[in-house]
This record gives sequence, C-alpha cells and structure tokens, in this order.
Amino acid sequence: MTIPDAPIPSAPRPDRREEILRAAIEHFADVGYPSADVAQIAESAGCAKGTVYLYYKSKEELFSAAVEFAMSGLIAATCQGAHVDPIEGLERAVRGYLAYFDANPRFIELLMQERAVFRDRRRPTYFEYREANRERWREQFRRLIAEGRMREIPPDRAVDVIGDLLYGTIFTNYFAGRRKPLADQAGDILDVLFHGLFPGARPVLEEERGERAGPGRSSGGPDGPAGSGTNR
Amino acid sequence: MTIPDAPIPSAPRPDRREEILRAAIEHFADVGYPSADVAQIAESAGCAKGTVYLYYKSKEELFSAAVEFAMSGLIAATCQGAHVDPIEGLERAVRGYLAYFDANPRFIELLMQERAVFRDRRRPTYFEYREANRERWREQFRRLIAEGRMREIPPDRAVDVIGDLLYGTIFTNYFAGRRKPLADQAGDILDVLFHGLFPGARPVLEEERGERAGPGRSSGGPDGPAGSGTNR
Amino acid sequence: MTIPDAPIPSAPRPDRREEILRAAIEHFADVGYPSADVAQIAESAGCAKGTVYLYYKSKEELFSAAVEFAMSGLIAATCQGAHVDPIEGLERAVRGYLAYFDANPRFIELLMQERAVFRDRRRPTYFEYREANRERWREQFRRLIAEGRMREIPPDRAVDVIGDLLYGTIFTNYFAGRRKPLADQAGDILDVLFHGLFPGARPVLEEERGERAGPGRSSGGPDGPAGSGTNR
Amino acid sequence: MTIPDAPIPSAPRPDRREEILRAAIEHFADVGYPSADVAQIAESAGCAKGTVYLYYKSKEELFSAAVEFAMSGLIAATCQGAHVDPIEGLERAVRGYLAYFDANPRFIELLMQERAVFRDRRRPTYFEYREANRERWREQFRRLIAEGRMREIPPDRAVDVIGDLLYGTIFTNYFAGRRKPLADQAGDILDVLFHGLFPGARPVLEEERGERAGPGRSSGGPDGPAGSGTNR
DNA sequence: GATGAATGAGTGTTCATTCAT
DNA sequence: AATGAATGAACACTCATTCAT
Repeated sequence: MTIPDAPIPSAPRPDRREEILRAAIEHFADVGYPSADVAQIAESAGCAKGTVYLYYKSKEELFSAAVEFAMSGLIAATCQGAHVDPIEGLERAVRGYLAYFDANPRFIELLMQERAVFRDRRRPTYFEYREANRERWREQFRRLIAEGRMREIPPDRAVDVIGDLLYGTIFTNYFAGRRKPLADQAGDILDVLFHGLFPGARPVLEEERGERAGPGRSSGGPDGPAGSGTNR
Repeated sequence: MTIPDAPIPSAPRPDRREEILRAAIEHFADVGYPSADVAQIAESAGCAKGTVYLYYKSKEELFSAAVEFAMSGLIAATCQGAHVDPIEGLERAVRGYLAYFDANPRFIELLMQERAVFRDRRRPTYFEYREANRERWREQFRRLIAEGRMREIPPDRAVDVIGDLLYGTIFTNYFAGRRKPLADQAGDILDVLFHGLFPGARPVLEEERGERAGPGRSSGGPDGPAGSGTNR
Repeated sequence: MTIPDAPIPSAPRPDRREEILRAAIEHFADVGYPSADVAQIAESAGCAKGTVYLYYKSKEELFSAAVEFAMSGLIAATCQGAHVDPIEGLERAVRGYLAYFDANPRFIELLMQERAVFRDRRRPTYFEYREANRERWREQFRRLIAEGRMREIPPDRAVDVIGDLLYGTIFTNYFAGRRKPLADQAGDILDVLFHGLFPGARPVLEEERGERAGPGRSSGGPDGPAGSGTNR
Repeated sequence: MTIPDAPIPSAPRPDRREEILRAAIEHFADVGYPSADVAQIAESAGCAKGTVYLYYKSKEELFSAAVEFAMSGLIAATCQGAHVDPIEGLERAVRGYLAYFDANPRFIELLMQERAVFRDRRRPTYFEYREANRERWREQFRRLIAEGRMREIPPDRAVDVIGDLLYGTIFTNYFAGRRKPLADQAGDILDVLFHGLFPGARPVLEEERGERAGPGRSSGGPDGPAGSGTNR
C-alpha cells in the first residue's frame, strides 16, 4: 500500500540477460554461491534486484546458467580436431582443455561451487559433459590399441585416467595457486600421459592392492572419529 | 508436579570434544558446510548447542578441525613405505591414498567443502599437505632419474602430475558416482602413470601449445559474458 | 529479421474497462485480495498490466469497483416488490437476496475480502447498502405493527435481526460449504422469522442479560491473553 | 560469517509463549493478517523476532493459535446450561455467545481474517465448532417438537437459522459499528427467534421461490461482468 | 490508447552465537 | 562444565506501480 518512488529509467540496455549473467559469473566465482547476494549481482549488472528475477527465475537458476555457460565454452574448446589423427586429437583436446581454464579460471570455481550447492540434487554438469564425451574416446582408443599404437589398457579406464588427471590439474592449479600457466604444464602432462614415468619398471601387480586404509587403523591414521567402521 | 526420574547415568563421556568432532564430520559431509546446523551437530553429539561452543570457538573452527582430522589420516595412509624402493614406495603411496578415500568417502566431501567455504582466506589444508610432501618425492625422483630408472621429467612436474591425477580421481569417483572402488582402479592408474599410453608416439612438442582458448574466441567458445578479456 | 505478421484484428473491444472488471471480480474472488496479482487480472482481461492502470488508478480502486458492482446487483435483486403487501414484499426481498448470492457466490467472497482489506478505512460497502434500506423497512414495519399484523418489536431491531440473519446465512453457506442451495433454505428461514421457534414460550426477559462473558472469567473461558480487561 | 552483537538479556519472562500470543491477537486484529508484521508482534511482546519463532513455527501457526484461543473461549461461553430446560439453555447460549463477542470484539476480526487467510486450505475453525455443536441441539429440538413446545421445523434447519443469525449479528455489529452492545440486543433477537415477527401471517409458501436473481438479469441488476451465466 | 520492462520497498524465516543459570 | 532461551542480522523473492516507447 506504500507507493514506491518512480523508477529512474536508465539508458537503454540491449542485452540485459547477458549483462546479468556476466555479473553473476563474476560474483559467484568471487564469493561463492552461498555468500552471493542477488542484490550485488544486480548492482554489478547495473539494474535493480527485481530485474534479475525478470530474466532468471531464482538465484539457483542464475547460477545454473552460469555453469552452463562455462561448460558450453569448454565443449567448444575441446571438441576440435575431430579429423586429425587420434593421438594428435587427444593432444589438442588436452591442450584446449587446459588453455580454456587458463583463460577462464573463474569457471573452475563455478564447477566446484556447483557441486557444493547442488549436492545431491543432480549429477554436476561437468560430469555430464565427461560422460557425453566418453564414447567418442573409447572408440578411438580401441582402434589405436588394435593398430598397436597404444598399450593394452582398457579404453574406459584410459578415458577415466585422462579425465581425472585434467580435472585434478585445473583444480589444483586454481586452488593451490600454482604459478605456471596451465598451458605451460600441458607438455609435461602429455609427456607423462603418453610415455609414462618409468618405462622399464616391472608391471604393476594388482594383487598387491587390497589393504584398505582407514584412519586410525592398520594404516596408522588418527584414532577417533570416523574410523573406517563408521563409513558406508 | 511430576517427580523427575532419577537421572539416567549417561555413558561416561571421556571425550566430548571428540564426540562433537565425529558428529560434525558426519553432518558437514552430509549436508555441506553452509546448510550444516550447529544445533544438529550438538544433537548428534548428545549435547546442547552451547556445549559445542565450549570446545570449538565457532562453526568455522569446528569445520576446520574436521578437515584437519581427515588430512591427518591421509598422511598416515600415504607416508608408509619410507624404506622400500622408491618406485614401490610410490605405488604403495598411490594405493594407500586411494584406499583411504575409498574407506572415507566423507572426507572427499569435506575437502571440497573446505574450498567452497574458505574461498580465499587460506590455502586449503589439502594443498598444504601436498606441498609438505613435495620435497620428499622430488628427491626420490631426482635419484631415480640419475639412476636411469625414470624418464627425464622435471621432478617437480612429476610430483604435480601424480598429485593432480590422484586428486582428480577421488573427486571424480565421488562426485560422478563411479561404480568401481577406488582401490580397484589403482592398477590401471599406476599402469598409465608408469608406462604411459603410447610408448611409441613421437615426443610431445611443447611448441605447439600457446593457443589460448577463451570462450567465444578462436576456440569457438560461446560469445558473451566472461570472454577471456574479462578474466584476471 | 522476421517480418511480423499482419496484426490480427482483435475483436472489437468496446469496453476494456468492463473486461478488466470482470477479470478482477473473478480473480479477487478466487485468490483473495492480498494474493491477487494485477498481472494476472490483466492477462485474463487480455491486456497488458499497464492498461489496467489506465482504467483504474490502483489495485485497491479496482477492487472497490468489483465490490460496488456486486452490491449494485444486490440492490436490484432485493428492491422489487415495492408495490405489494409489505409482508409479501419482505418475503420477496429475502428470497431475492438469497437467490442473488446463490447465483453469485463470488460476491460473498468479495464482501468478506473488502472487510479484511479496508479494515478501518471506511464502512464496508455492504453495510452502507443496509443502512440505505433501513428507513424503508422501518416505515413498513411501523405500519404493520399499527395494523396489528406484526408483533410489537422495535422496527429498527427487526430490520437488524433480518439483516443479520441473511448476512450470516450467506457467509455460513459459502464458507462452511453447506450443501443445500440458499434458495431452498429460504422457506425455513422465513418460517422461523415469521412464526418463531417456540410460540408458547414465556416472554424473553431482558433483565436476565448482563453477565458479560470474557474468556477466563465467570464464563469459564481460557485464562491468558486477551481477557476482557484487555479489550477496548 | 558476521558476528552478531551479544543479545542484551532481558528480565526473566516466565510466560513468553503467552505474551507472544497476546501480542499477536492484538496485532492480527488491529491490522489484519496480511499486513501483520512478525517483528511488531515481537516488539509488542517485548522480545526479538527470532524468539517468536522459538514458540511458533510460523506466522501462520501463530495466527492459528490466536484463532484457537478465541474459539476455546467461545466454547466455554456457550456450553453452559447443560442441565437446564432446553429453551432456557438456548437462551443462555445465545446470550453467552453475544456477551462473549461483546467482551472480545477482536475475536470477530480474527474469525474473519481466518477465512480470508486460509481461503481453501481448511474449514474455518469457527465452522468446525458449529458443526461440533450441531448434534447436541438437534437432539434437544427433536424433543421439544415431540413435546409440542416447538413448532415443526426441521431441527437441522433450526440450528442453522440460529447459528446464522448469531454469526451475522456479531459481524454486523463489529463491522457496521452498531452502537448498542451485543448483550442488549440479545432480548430482541431471542424475541424474534422465539415468537417470530408475524404470528398471524399465512404460512410461507416454498413454491414461490425459484426466481434466481443474477445481476443484470430479470432482477434488474447491472449489465456487464459476472452475470449469472458466468457463475458456477 | 497500449505496452511491458524496470523498479525497489517490504518481510518471513534461519541460525550462529551468547550468557545467565 | 553444561545448558538452551534469546538474539537480530541477513537475504531471496514478490509485485504494485511507472513511463519511455
């Protein structure tokens, strides 16, 4: 029943939705989803709080849009080289991946936040993307093995190892403040991936595994809470 | 007007602090730091909310304690094998690492939450741990290279690659719901790490790198917000 | 770049104001004034939100118009029979009143909402209407009493009793979900009104009144807040 | 993550729940449910906003508690006289009812608000109460008719008529600002109820009913929106 | 006249933290 | 030491209203 002041009309803004998304990406990456304040995103975007809700149904949806934006860029950055030799294609994909996050470190933060925010509501966008790519690489690895150009490693596992390595790399770089640009690390990463650390080492014996290490147990972890017995 | 029952002698509580920590680990891992409710932790621990503050200055400190607990277990699980051959030591460390998180999947969640929560206030505990281990492995790799048992890879980079691969592996497994226990993947991981994917491939040429891929640029990312120019 | 279709000549809208009013009545009755959304009314009326404000200064004024509309119908429905015998006139008015709300149950809702919304800003439209009719009936009752056809009841009080009974009847029917159409109840209501429940009962002694019943007092209401002492 | 100031401990308050309820009744009755501000209720009650939520789960629950309180008082005020003659019992109940709302006019407001607020979520508390009483009166009326002390009116309809009259009376009095205390009107109401207006009038002919009056139709209501055809 | 994008005040609810007991 | 009632800052979201077009 109170009469709000007349809105001060601002300069025409041709692409409000995009401005808001840009502001949101920055803000979410800066302070994290839980601390992010829709009012501040609005301010960054140069509009009022209500306007944000004109374009995005909720804070959560805005966040999802940010993550999706980041992922669509990643796909573009890694899906090139479809027509080159598979090994070179892999190299390109790896370099593209790392270069992408090098250029957009904020996106790493978004990926992490997504997990923390949507804990169990859905599989993170990033992993959806990984699964979507799996088949393509599996096929290529199968062929390389058949041609004798690749060691006999279960293609699926190879895909996992590469994906895990890349994922771990970007996170580590971003979080641990590693100094060298990701792109500069690509050579070493590919070198290890392609040729291994110890060419002459004896084969890895799977039989040796099996010692489960819970804290405070045979592995010498701290006694106390959350011993392995309390975990599912 | 009701005569209270004689107090039920509660089980001796030798370590309230520990009970609270145990409850906290479980709760933080279950619902995430931001949604975690001190009152519920207290209830799980069988005490009142105020009591939690007797032992931990704040919710944040309690969370830190939970993370630290998780990490101390990890150190124990990976620092064995000090006196065996370095290559076997590495294998053991890798298996120990994976087995540890296999047995304590909650801790993966805590690690992730830590990052999301303490965003820029400090380097995550986990990476502190990694740095602390770096020197030890660097030395061992130097020796292996000198002995010709390891390819000529900058030892620091080797440490990074291994660490990143492991880190990426646990996160991926936990978040993407990979089915195989981590311990079972250890063999393949070690195999790739030790012998590489493509023994005969041409050397990786670092010169090829350099194409920075920002979204909407030459790499074909989406046009719009957060182009590489807007990143720091 | 798309060439807009030729505008579909919308059906001639001779009375936008009326369309909006119609939509408003429906919407206000459906969801209640506080939850009513001007945007939805506009949509129902087939125009834009701004257009509503072209015809009605505010949501509140639009609501008032809705109530007034309802009341003007009521007046028409109860003011017939001016030239018949007063007793039959009363019967007709009662039946007309009930039939009106039977046919327009939404209006009952509007009447109630009006009270809830405009709390103390003005006397509800409905009661204005009642007062406007009072004089006419007072006169007729006076005559009936003089003619010995009506018991000696203060005419004003008779008007009140009839009005209250009708008012209570429509509300109760609407809110309590009474099943029988109002019109079917008219006979019983008139029967009680005309002939009473207990023809032979001793006269009602006004002297007996006077015991004020506040909660928690002699009348046994709950102790606690809002005892009669706290009321104005 | 901001550290709130230490709460200023207030004087010991033995019955917070009740103080809050008292404040809520007053506030809800004063400004209506939708405009009611929990913060103001808290202030009236002399506590902080959060404290209200310690005792009542939500604003809605607090409102329900207020209504229930009002109704429990009404029950007490009308359920006396169980052992007197039924006709006198009825008289007492009617007087008790009116006296109750005379003493607690706020409660009328609450009853009305309840309907407006919980529109279709549940049958209003008040009508629950009426239904609960129905059986008791039905029985008494049956007996009175059998004894020839009451006219042959369907007992259920008699209950309805009385209830509707009372309900309409309190609302009208409260809303229309009628000046005479309710208790003073009781005599006239009972008089009409017991003996009727026109003892000698011809029987009411039910057959005459049936003319449904929609606005703008044969009954001469306004043309336009919400004609009877648009109503359910 | 019509539009609908933009505005921003307003509010129910949560929860970490305190402290009198 | 232990309690748990009390606190109050913080924040997402709604929606009546305006006005440039």
